[in-house]
Amino acid sequence: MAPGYWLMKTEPDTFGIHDLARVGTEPWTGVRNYTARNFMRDEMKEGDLVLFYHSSCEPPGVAGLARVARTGVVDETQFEPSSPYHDPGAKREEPRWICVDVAYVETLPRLVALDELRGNPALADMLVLRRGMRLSVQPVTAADYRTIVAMAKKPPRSSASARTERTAKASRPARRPPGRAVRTKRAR
DNA sequence: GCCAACGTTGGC
DNA sequence: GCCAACGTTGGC
Repeated sequence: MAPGYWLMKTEPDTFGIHDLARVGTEPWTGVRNYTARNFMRDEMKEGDLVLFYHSSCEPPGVAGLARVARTGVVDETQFEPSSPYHDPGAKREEPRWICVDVAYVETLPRLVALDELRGNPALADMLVLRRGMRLSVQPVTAADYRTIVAMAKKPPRSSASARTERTAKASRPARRPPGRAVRTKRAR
């Protein structure tokens, strides 16, 4: 069966591609979003390939490749009162948070930065490029996966084109489309 | 079942 | 540190 393709986000300060390289395999605990969980629990298959994405860092981007090594893994942190991921509502006999084991495949020759993903028209439909997309586990197409791997094996675009992009970015429209209701500020 | 409040994500 | 976006919670 053909593998599926995914993008998984992680903060490199907490657990990056070098940590994965060191440990080899890691249970992907701590995901507390139902959509992300459902992808891991219901859609991922052993052997699926993963773009390992560094977020909340400078620059964010795809840093490496990984593979789904095992599915149906119970996220033990849900039962650990001392864990930030503790879920008081989770029961042993009916675990709420199921994840996968992620295995190291390779560190890409260079990080393919978010800016660069944005700059490649072939990747225009990638979920991770959508405004407000916070999902930490998301599907990608085989074509996008291959495109990004190929990008990593070529030199980055020149700093001149990066400059052009920054200029374009500076003049991009405000994030909120005009005419859209502004959310009331909540009292703190 | 609605929806305001609130907490979190994550690029900037 | 800011704040848009969005998921969850809980009063009704």
